[in-house]
Amino acid sequence: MNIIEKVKYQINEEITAAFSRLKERGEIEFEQLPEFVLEVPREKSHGDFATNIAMLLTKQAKKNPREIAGLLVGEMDPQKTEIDRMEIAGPGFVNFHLQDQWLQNVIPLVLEQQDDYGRGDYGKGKKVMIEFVSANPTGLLHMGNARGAALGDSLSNIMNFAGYSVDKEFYINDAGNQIENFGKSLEARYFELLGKDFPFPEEGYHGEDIKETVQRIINTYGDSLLNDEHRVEKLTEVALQEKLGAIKHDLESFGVVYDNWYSEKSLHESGQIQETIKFLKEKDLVYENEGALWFKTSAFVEEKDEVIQRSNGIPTYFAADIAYHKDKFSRGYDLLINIWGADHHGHVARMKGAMEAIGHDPESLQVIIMQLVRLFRGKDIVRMSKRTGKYITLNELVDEVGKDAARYFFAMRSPDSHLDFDLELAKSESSDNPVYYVQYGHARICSIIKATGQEDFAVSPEALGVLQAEEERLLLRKIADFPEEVRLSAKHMEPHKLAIYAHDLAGLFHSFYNNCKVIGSEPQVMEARLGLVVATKITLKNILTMLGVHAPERM
RNA sequence: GUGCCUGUAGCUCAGCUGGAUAGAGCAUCGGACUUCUAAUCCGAGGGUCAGGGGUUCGAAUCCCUUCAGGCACGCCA
Repeated sequence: MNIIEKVKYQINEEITAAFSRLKERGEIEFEQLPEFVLEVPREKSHGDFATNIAMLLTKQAKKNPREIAGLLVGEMDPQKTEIDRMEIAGPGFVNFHLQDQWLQNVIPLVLEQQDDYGRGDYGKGKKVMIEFVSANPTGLLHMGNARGAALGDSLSNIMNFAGYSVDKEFYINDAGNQIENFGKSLEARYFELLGKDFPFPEEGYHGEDIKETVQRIINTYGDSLLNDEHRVEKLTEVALQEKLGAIKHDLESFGVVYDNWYSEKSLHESGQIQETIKFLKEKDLVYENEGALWFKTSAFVEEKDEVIQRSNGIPTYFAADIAYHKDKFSRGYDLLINIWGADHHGHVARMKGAMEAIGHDPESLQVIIMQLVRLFRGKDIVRMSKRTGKYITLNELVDEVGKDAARYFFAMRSPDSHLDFDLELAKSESSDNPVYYVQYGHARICSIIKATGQEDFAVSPEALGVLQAEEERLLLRKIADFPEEVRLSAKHMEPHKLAIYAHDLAGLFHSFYNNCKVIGSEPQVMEARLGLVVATKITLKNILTMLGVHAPERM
């Protein structure tokens, strides 16, 4: 239990106890204590915590809220908590002001836990798989993939930190129609680059990178494939290898390393897809119509039924995806998280239905839908399309904006936001990028530590008592909040909460920095402040690490 | 037409299971470097939380509805 949780728990217990004593003595009437909240007031003059319980009890107790609040305040025993004083405010809130000490204790804790400060056991070791990016290996990664990569990687770090056991997986779509198109496009380019006439397929991939890939194949194999009947297969295989290698490389340079890469093709070859279809047939969830096999999506969700095997006998992507998720569960995962672009949201309901069909709680599949990224260069929108081959790649993004800025930029926005990414702005005003604000805080602290010449130091509890300035208290409080922020960020699967927290924390530090000298202060003050800034540094670093952003020693 | 996402300051966005006077960055204006890093800080201005109903002690948050934008509705993935 972290510091905040502990204090809240104590106060909660004492509120409950106080009301049951009041009830026993007949001073108040209620059947059952309503679910109340103990929250952190926005306004700091309202104390460290506040509860709304008095307002919630009015009907049952037939008393006005301020009267109820008065009873509570009179009955609560501050000895059992770290409460310094209580007050009744507004319509009937009870505000709790805590003793200074409870917050100061956070500093020795952070100094002791170091890289582990903020780590929790909220996830209880639950096995989680996060599948993200999973882009077609027919081209390079674009901005949407970059967003997914930043999100998925940060989320997995955060959930690991919060006590889950998370694996990251990339699903390789190396089967199906788009691969056929890919093969045909390769074939056409192959002929073309060898000076032969060949029609370019209508739905082909026009990307320049494909031409380059084919040119490399020609450099290696020459024109030996011209008369090879397995020409398309061979071209496809070589090109896929190359594309996949590039994808892997680009992701690594973005700080994203997967635990596993899973091939869709392997699902076809192992027979798992047919097994899955058979399984569904046996459950009477599949029927035939016009030569195709349909899955009864409508039995689970309000969707129309969906084809899982085409009349030509080839299973659809949906069938493969069901088999894939069946496989994920069979590997022992308790929770599956998928990160998809908004253009796939229509797939969510039927996948959840399918999870039910294969015997799993639909809620054990969580799909995070992220809205699309619109790319701008100044005022001009840059259209992204793999088919026409005009798009900015992840690689180019990293080259242009830098890994840290790109990762932070994506991480700090809710997946629900339709985000406009202006490359020119990100480039030209890079010093205004929020990531520098946070990193600068870290660098400044490193600089202070260096100036003291101290490597290791302890902080005595007595010294911490001197931390009374507003800037010091706010910073302390923010640091104490960190484990709770991690927990909430993991619980709601929202990495952007931590990015925003990091920005707030850095802001409080910068204010502190401008108002409170560390070096050159009274020895005791310096000792306490040094403890405070080191705790800040540790916290900042732990967040940046989770977000995949470098925490620089100097800038 | 149906479904999902979005609409909060000039711009980009936060706002946790409903809480007290709606926040931050950028931009604008005015201040602070003989100092542990000015990539910083302090202050000011800037709002019909898209509009309208409802739920209640209390709504940016929940429900209904209208409007606007994005996305999806295939024997594609």
